[in-house]
Formats: sequence, structure tokens, C-alpha cells
Amino acid sequence: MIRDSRLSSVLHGLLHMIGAGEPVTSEQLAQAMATNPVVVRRVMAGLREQGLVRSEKGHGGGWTLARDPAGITLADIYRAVGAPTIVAMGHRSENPGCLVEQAVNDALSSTFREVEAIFLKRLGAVTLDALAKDFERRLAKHKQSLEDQIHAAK
Amino acid sequence: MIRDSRLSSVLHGLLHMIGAGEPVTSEQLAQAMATNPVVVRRVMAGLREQGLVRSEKGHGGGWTLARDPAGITLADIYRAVGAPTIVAMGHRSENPGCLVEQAVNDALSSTFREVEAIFLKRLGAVTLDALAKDFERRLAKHKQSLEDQIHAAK
DNA sequence: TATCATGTAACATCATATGTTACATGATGG
DNA sequence: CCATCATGTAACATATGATGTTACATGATA
Repeated sequence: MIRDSRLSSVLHGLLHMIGAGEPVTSEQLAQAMATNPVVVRRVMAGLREQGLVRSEKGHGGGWTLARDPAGITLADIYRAVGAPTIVAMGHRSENPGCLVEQAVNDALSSTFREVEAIFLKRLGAVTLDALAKDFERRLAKHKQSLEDQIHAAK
Repeated sequence: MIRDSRLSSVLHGLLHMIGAGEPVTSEQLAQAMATNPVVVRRVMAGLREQGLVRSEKGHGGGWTLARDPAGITLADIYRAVGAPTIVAMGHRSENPGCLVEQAVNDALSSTFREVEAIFLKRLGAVTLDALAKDFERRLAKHKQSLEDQIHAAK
């Protein structure tokens, strides 16, 4: 099964935007996200429609965050990238007249829906700001680790 | 996203097998599952490898349940059809050196894994027998409903 | 006005479930 | 023993949707 990586990909891009203090071009984001500028614009367009980011044309243009990252949850971003399918399984027929199919669909669908609700609840509990802070902690730890290596080599 | 319907499909077939007291051919299952006999054999082969069903060639041959349906859970069947992908989302890179990617992957992966565990736990709590009984209840109710209509029409 | 950047349409590509054809193998009944 | 039935399996076709790519239009800035 091909796994949709838009959410993961766009989060990567957004963290880069938070780090930069100025507009970031699709070209730069494409480098960071290991993809193509057109793909970046395509996915960022969804965020712009939801008012999460802004885009500016021309010299000095690019993408900037439009709202406080402490007020944006991963669930907001999930919806903004088009609310991709969560559960990779489904039914052959979504409108079954067959009683066997009804029994099977009910048993599976209730589980599917429950899983989807939990997934969205979890995403809704994480803000973009929290993710950025987590990254900064990793960065600090990484730098410390590098310094330790330098001192140890003396 | 294309949704994998093997689990749903094979459950449909298994309920038909429980209903029939004799071996059911791939041809018959294909009719019930609205698909092709070869597809039926392909998916049933997985169940046979797990000892859930048996197949017999020649006259009077076909597929039969190999174990008590009260001892088979939907999780067993899920695994037998090849344990299809549960969560339809993933990461661009599964082996990230980038710290941004690590932060993003950790945030999402923990949620993905939690959702998958809940999914499997739910499937493990439902036996094939319970599903069959649920179907029988629906059938009885349906019959009653038909009779009521006949009486009402008099 | 040249350059830079987004906006978007129109394809190509790729992975994977599903559908289909063809033929081999084995079991049963006559 | 042979015709028939059923599974076993390889090989290829199809469909879908994310992703990659090219091309060109539009708007903003220096």
C-alpha cells in the first residue's frame, strides 16, 4: 500500500518556515522536503486556503506562517492537506443490500471509525509550536553532543 | 487512496462457508464476494497456510472451515490475508538523519503505532463465530420483517 | 522592463490491489 | 483409464491515486 506522506512532508516544511525569519520559497522548501517546488505549492495551497500560511509573489516572496503556531494543531494541518484517508482498509461495496455484507461492514466499520477518531484526537492534542520546541530540544542536544566530542578529542 | 478490501471480502466468504454445510467452490465464493475465482483462491491460500481453512480438489471439492469459528478472531484472519497496511499515511523517509524529520516522524509514528495497536486489539476481541451469530440475528429480524409486511397487507 | 516567485494545467511515473487468461495438477466418478 | 471438476499458480492487464515533471501564465519587486 502506498502511504500518503503529505502530512509528514508538510510538517517538515512548516518547521523549516518557523526556523527562518523570512519568507521561504517553494524552491527552498522543496530542497528541505526532498521533493519538487510544484509539489510544495500544491500542498501548501491547501494550508493557505485554511489561513494557516500566506504566499507572496516576486522578489523576496515565498511562504510565511499566517498564525501563531501555538494555535495550530496537527489536526488542522491534516485537514488542510486534504484530510487523507486514515485507515487503509475498506469494503468492496459501501451500499450493501446483502445481510452478510451488512454484518461484516458493521463489525469492521465501527472499528475503523473508532480508530479514526482516536487518530484525530491525538493530532488535535499536538500544536505546531510543541513540535517546533521538540525539534529545538533535539537540536540543542545534538550540538551538546558535538561539543562533547570535540572536548573529548583534545 | 485505494482501500484494501481483502479482509472485508474474505469475511464475507467465510460467513457463506459457515452457512453451507458442505465444501464451497471458489466459483460459488466468487459469486458471493462479487469477484473472480482466482482472486478467491489467492486470498484463501493465505487462510489455508494459517490452518484456518482447507481446500479439496476434484468432484465435491472446495473450501471448508478447518477450525471452530469460536476460536478464530478477526485478527487471525487479518494476519492470514497478509496483514495489510492499517494506517494509510507514512513518512517520506523511514531512515532520517535530519533532526527536523526525526521530530516529525516521532510525533506521527507514536500515533500511528497506537492506532494500529488499538485496531488489532479490537479485531482480536471479535470471533468469527460472533460475527456469524450477528448475521443470523439480522437474518431472523429480516424474515420477521417480511412476515410482518405480509400480515399487514392482508 | 527584467527577474523572481507563485498558480495551475497537463501530462508522466510508480506502486499495489484487483481482474483476467491460460495452463498445470490432482481427485473423483463413471 | 479417462472425462470432468476443482484447486494452484504464473503471467499479464487494469484501475487508482500519490507523486514527479514540464510548460506557461500571472503578479510583484527592483
